[in-house]
Order: sequence, then C-alpha cells, then structure tokens
Amino acid sequence: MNASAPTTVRTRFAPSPSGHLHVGGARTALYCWAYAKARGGSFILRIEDTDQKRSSHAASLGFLEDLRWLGIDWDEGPEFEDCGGGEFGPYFCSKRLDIYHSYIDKLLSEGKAYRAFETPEELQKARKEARANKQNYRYDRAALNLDQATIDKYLAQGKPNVVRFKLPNDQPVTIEDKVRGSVTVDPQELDDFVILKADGFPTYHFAVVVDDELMNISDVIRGQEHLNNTAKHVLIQDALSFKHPNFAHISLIFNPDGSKMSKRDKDKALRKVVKERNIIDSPCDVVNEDWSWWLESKDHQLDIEKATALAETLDVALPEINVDDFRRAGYLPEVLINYLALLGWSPGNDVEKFDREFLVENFSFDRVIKSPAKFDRDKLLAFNLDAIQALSTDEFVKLWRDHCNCYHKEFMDKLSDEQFEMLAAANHPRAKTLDDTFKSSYFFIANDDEIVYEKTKAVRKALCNGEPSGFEHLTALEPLLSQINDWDIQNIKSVVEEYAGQNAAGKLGKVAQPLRIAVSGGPVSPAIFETLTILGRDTVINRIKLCLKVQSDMLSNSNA
RNA sequence: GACCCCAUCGUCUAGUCAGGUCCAGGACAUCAGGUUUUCAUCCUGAAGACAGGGGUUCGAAUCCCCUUGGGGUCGCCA
Repeated sequence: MNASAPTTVRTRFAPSPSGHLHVGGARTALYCWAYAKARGGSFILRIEDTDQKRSSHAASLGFLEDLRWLGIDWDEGPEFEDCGGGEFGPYFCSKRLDIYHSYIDKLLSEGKAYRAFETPEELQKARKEARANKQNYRYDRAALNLDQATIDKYLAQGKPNVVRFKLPNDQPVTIEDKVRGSVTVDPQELDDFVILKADGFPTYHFAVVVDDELMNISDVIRGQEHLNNTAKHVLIQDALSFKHPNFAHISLIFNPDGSKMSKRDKDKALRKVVKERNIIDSPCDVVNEDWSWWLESKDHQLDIEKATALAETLDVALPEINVDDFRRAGYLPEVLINYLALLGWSPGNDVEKFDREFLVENFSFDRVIKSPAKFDRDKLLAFNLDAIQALSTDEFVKLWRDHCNCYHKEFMDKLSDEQFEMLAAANHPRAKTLDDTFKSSYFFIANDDEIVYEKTKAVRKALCNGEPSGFEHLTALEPLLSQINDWDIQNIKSVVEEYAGQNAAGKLGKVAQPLRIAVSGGPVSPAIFETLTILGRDTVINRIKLCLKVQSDMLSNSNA
C-alpha cells in the first residue's frame, strides 16, 4: 500500500446483545462514531452474537434503540430506522458462520490450527489444579499429538471438538496502541486458544479478526479489557495474512466504589440481596421458571424485564448503568453524550460543556485519558439541570410531554391539555430531570380524598405557628377565593397578594405555604399561583376545607 | 499468583509529550454567607491534590528507576 495514500477511516462498535447498552459501551460507540465522522469515514455497527446461550434478538433491538436515542447513527449495520445496510454484511455474526468456517478450514489445512477433544469439564479441572499449584494454566497441546487415525475415529464417532489456534513461535507480540503506546506481550502468557467452539460458532477472538478484515475496519476502538486479547488477534491476523488495523484501548468506567462498572451489576445487586435475605424459593411469579437456572451460575443472567420485576418484589434499587436507565430517569441524550465524552476525554482549556458537533470536530486519541474514571452521578445531574434550564419553555413542555407519554401515562389521562401544558411549564424552573417533577406533582392528579396532610415539622410550622397562624389564613382565604369568578392566575394572584398585604405584612410566604400544604398535602409544589390555577377553583376550595378539618388533630400533636 | 495497564483536590480533569510563566487552574460535590412564595434554582466566598522514595537537572507535577496503591486479563463470555 502506498504510505501516502489516504486511508478511509472505518470504525466499528461490536457489542454482544446480552442485555441493554450500558454506559461504558455507549462511550466506546461514541468515540468510534466521533472519530469516523471527523474524518469523513464510516461507523459500522456489528452484532457480536457468537454466544448462542446469551444472545437474544430483543436485546440487539434494544441496543439499536439506545444508540439512536443518543443520536449515534451508523452508516452500516443492522437496518433500523434510517440507519444501517451496507455492502459488507451480514452484520450479525450468527449469519456469517460459513465465512468463519472457510477461514478455519484454511488454518486447519495449513497446520496453523488443530482439533481438540477435551471436554469443558476436563479443562476446568486442569485449570483448577494449575491454580492450586500456583501455576499458570496453559493448554498442554495434548490434542496436537493425536495421530490422524485417532482424530478420524473421534470425528466419525461424532465426538464434540473445538478448533484451537496453534501459537506460531515464541516471538513477543508488540501492539501499537493509540492510547497506550506500544505494549508487548510475551508469548509465554498465551496458549493455544480456542477459535471454534463445539457448537460450530467461532469464539469472539476469531470472529472479530475475520469480520474486521472483511469489513475493512481501519481502527479498532474498544475497552481496555481487550488489551491482552489483542496479542491473540494480531497472531491470527498474521496467520491469515490480514493487515493490522490501528488499535485504541480506552480505559474502563468505574462505579463510585471503584469497582468496574459492568453490565452485570444489576444481576450482582440482586444476587447479593437474595443471599443476604436467604431467599430460597422464587419470590416473584415472573421469574419462577428461571429461578433455579439463575441461581445455578453467575453466568446465568435474568433479562432486564425479569430482573426489574424481581427487584420490585424485593424492593431493591438496581444501579443505573444502562443508557435506558438514564432515559427513564429523565436525562437528556445530549447531556449523557456530553458527560460520557468527558469521562475519558478532555478538549482542554477548561471546556466541559459541548455538543456532538464540537466532539466530532475536536475528538482525538491524544487527548484520551489513560486512567479509568469513576462515573459521577452528581456531576451528570448538574449537567442535566443546566441543560434543562437552558431549554425554552416550549422545548421543555414538549420533552416533558414525550417523557410523560412513555412513563407517566396517568398524567395525560387525568389532566386536560390546558392543565397539562400549564403544569409542564410550571415544573420547568424546578426540574433537574424530565422525571423528577412527576413525583412531586402527583397531587395534581389525585382525588381530593387521597390528599394526606403530613404531620411533619415543616407542615406544622406553616399551619400552626405564627400570628395569625396558617390555619387562620386559610380560614380567611377560603371565602375570598370562592368569590373569584374568572379563575385565572391574575385574579388569584391579586386576591392572595392583597390579602397578604393586609394580613401578613406583605409576606407572601406566610400565606402561600399554608395554601400549598392545603392543596398538596405537603410543603413542595410548583409556584403557588400556577399550582392553584391548574388545580381549579373547586378543587382548591375543597382541599382547603379538608385541610381545615385536620386542624385540631394537627394542633393537638404540635407539642408532641 | 503470573502478565498487562494506570497514578494531580472526595470525584471528573487542565497542566506532562516540547522541564522554569504552577507555593498547580476549572467543573461537580462539601462548607459558610446571601437572594427567593415551598422544593429546586441563582449569587458570593472558603476549604481541598502533584501516592512515597531515589535519581537526572541550575530548576521536576512534568524525564528515568524502585516501592506502594488501584484496575484489567488469564473461558468452548464478549
């Protein structure tokens, strides 16, 4: 190849569809995408479903949705909305079996690979023994010494077998990594690893090398956990006379406690609770049929719906690790993108807030941080708050409505369009996420008899203390509000403000807070005039009366 | 355990490659004041780090070595 010839940049993200897209994967995809975009290249999505036991079609669909939601589009790959397609498919490994087999055959016929007949159990045992003896386990190459007659006999018997790659020599393998520089792996650290499983599927190591070559991938960008594996990949590439792509291994994302943030964290959290509480039988119908299978091995993971159902039954909060978790929690995709990009990369000059375009224009591997980063939810939340506050009211209302449609349908059902719009707008200034205001807005859709007056310090203070007290203000306000014919924010405001001017020395808070509690049951709501307007006169009057009814109860407990 | 990677405030980082302008800058979190009709915001200020030890150098956060600490890998998972 001519050294000066421009090489087309082609990057790929190759997840295994065994769950939802988690934030680490999302960041890898983001870097792949930005790097390709900036250089006029292509970003390819490939589904690495080489594990039949763990792959599911639904999971791979979830990945596509998550990626699209983040605004990461792919030029080639599974077709979804306006993304995907391409000439280098199929983009599912499970549909490329013939291709892998032809290369396996090639290696086999050239003596660069060989069949082995040990069972997984035998290997497991050998590994255990090696560890017990404080030895590093390496496959002993027993199968390499099998004579052809024996092999033929086993094959004729249909004995399960795998294909192993034969390490060519003892030359150290050096990897040039764009993040880490040059890394050398001693071949003593490797052994004749499996490249074709007994079920006829290739292992990841083999599939990834073949696919990257055939799909013309120029830059392999992936998590640091693959750094050691890369030596294997280079060896396979050499054996097959493939070229070496550029490598870039980015560091991992940690949980706040310093452990690796992993797609298995939810599963781990559930197992911990089950163990702690000594739960023997399935506590939740949804998981009944998977229960014993799940308990059997840490490799067996419940799918996300079942895990969520189990978590609900057990009343445990699952850690937020998936892109979809943050979507539900009301984070804006552009904020997640921004934050994720910053977690492992920095544009310098104290720049922190930026959009996708800026990322594409400025992203480069020489500014990728080598050390792992902890995922800091507080900072993400602060970013989200800033972004939400920077939205126009119209934009916020639209997003709030979309979110509501997906996750809080009851608000759409119970409020009129006008009420809904007003509530959304009233919630804008106090929203940190698209989701957090729903919880404190429940009283808007509750029936009057559902309102429970909290007997907390803040409530008592607002209702019982002062001269006149909050209850006294409410008593006086009730007839005044009843007389308002046009129940709009202006009229409510002038009545309440005039009252406060005459009876609370102009201190609106003295009057607003009792009203707030009367209509909501607690001390938290959107701005008071908006709140009263949305609720409507009848509801407001009715709830003030209800509140006044608990007066004696509240007062009698006030010194307790 | 072996191998690989990494190391600046509690956290994310700027500064490191081209050593002096850094008694180390920003952001989040924290704390103290202030604004505000609640919650949330918002404003002002404070505290807070070059893991340790050796070198090299006139000079080291920056270069080298060791130690320590953290992480990853060691699967018929990816």
